[in-house]
Amino acid sequence: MATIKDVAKKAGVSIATVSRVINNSPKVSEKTRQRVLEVIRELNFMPNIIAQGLQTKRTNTIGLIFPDATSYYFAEIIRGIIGVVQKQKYHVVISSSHDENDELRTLISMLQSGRVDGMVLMMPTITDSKFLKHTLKNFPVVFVCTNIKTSRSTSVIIDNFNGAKKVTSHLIEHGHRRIGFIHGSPNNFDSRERYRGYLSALANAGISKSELYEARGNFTEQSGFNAAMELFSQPSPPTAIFAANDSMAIGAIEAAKRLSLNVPNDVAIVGFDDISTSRYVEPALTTVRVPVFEVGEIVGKIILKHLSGEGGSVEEKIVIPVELVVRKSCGCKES
Amino acid sequence: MATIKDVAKKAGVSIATVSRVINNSPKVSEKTRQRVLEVIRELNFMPNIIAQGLQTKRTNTIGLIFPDATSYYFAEIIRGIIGVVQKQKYHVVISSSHDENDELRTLISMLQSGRVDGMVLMMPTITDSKFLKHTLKNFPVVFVCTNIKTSRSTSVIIDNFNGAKKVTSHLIEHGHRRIGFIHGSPNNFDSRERYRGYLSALANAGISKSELYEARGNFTEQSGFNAAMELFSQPSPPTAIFAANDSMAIGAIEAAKRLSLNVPNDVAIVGFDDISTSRYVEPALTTVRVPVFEVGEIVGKIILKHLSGEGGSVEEKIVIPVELVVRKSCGCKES
DNA sequence: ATGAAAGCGCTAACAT
DNA sequence: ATGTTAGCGCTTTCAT
Repeated sequence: MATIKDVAKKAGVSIATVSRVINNSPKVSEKTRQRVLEVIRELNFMPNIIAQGLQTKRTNTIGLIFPDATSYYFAEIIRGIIGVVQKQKYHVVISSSHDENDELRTLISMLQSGRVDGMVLMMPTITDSKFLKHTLKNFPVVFVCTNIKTSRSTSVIIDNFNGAKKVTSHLIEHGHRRIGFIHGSPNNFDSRERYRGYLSALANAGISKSELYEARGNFTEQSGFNAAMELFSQPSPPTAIFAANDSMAIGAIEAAKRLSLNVPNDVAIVGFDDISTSRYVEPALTTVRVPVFEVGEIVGKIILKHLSGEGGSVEEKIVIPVELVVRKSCGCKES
Repeated sequence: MATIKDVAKKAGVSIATVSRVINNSPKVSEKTRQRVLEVIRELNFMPNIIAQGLQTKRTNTIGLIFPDATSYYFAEIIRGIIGVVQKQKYHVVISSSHDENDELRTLISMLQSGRVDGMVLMMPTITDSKFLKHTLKNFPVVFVCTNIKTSRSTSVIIDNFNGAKKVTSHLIEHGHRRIGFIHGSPNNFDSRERYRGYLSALANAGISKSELYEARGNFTEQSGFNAAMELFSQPSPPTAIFAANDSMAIGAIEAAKRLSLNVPNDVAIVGFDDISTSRYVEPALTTVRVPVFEVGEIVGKIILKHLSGEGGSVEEKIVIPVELVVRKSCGCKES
């Protein structure tokens, strides 16, 4: 690999001059600039980013931490982020984490080791926010699906509350009163907000909540299946179920089929997210669409904004609107 | 951020000693080691990776280039890779690419700028392999779904040929003779191999191929829909279709439904990949299962092997076996 | 066992 | 407009 010295020598100039042309400094005569550029091309030279970073304290890379789980959700968000930051010559280093401790460890190591200029954190179950706030003091961060505020952060969150409220209300409009809810992973921000929305819709309709109609899952299909089985085993089972995400809703549909319950006639089932499978299940799933890819793009734009120095003007919180997608599983005839 | 100097000063030793304890050098007295470690903890010191890298020429990071497309396939592979390399303290920097030029540009910049120690390349449509071979000379690389050989590479590929052969033969066993094929993106390695497998199965059964039964897609559902429509419009349309991936097969099923063709009675349809949606479509899709996550893990292990210096003993090529998954869309009764 | 010092490839004063 | 030089934070001889 050719270094700046090689270029300087071959071009007959000092390394400072070479550095200047690399960085497009105006204080280089057109003539020398051309000579240097030529040599750079000849030698196939590219500045060593590591060395550059050591000096400038900028790495031009953004750290990404996300939960280690097969998930259309996160995959698309990441894709969105990469797409936008890459255009601004930023690189992305990615880490997955199994649990919260893991998350924090990775987080800290990325931070302290000077590897990244900013981070986007998808830690939906984070709880120790005081520690986090302290660690991230003055570091550019965007939180996805977690509502935390640090000195230089913004939170990008889905409008879980209203989405959940809408879809639950839709169930109520179908005449249901005994509406079950399947929770996602414990402490998960999205799940909690969706639960709040569910509760709010019930309250609006004057339906009192019942613990009997709530079951716990962890966002997987299997957990949705189990949770639904539990719900169905009640003496007076719910006539409708709202699962905190589509995967669990699909599991619940399986459970209904297993018990020879017709969906939506015997039991209506709805979900949240609108993953690609949802339109194919039988019956097609009524759900709430989250524009995941767009969320990623927004996140990317925001972190870039933070890094560009205009920190003062960045939003603290962005709520992404969602949309009710009515299909068959709720009892509607036409999709 | 505390630096090695701060630690040295506070511990009353030289920076060399601190460096030694960081790197677990045995030539430090136990006593000093403890003192230094203590100060490190107090100061919350972590070695600056950038500076370390400048000196050692190792970045402990692996570059990943993958096609920018929503894809369960790539998302899972990436997840597999990250999982294994992270355990060995490697970081992953990810780039997506829209087209081949894009790919090569990113590739080169990652390489030359000294940002990564090795790379994994998912470039299924790469064609300019001479250039690639030259650029990657002596650089540790693993190719995924591309059969290229450079001086320090290994190719990890799916057993597309046999998978395609099996699923096509299965169709033949059902009595089909007019079997259509929907190609994936032009120049795509997987698609081409699957086509070869299809051809081989036909040949084995003494069925001559016909251009009339081939249509071109690009791996998307929409393209599968269009391709199938084209196929169905033949005067004597195929009685079975093998699409080069599941998404296109699903699109083909939609097309059949649109024309009121019963699947599998009027036309059998099979795919490749076994994406999660495939078991939910109506009828459930017969396909070939690719153990995507495991592919990722294998890729991770291989690149680590390359980086650990035991380059000589690394396999040049690894073929991942696949498995026929029989469901309903082929005409079988029980799944 | 420990320290001094050179240097990795680059940027950014400062000097000319 | 160009060159000299001092670091950035670390590792690694080479002394001691």
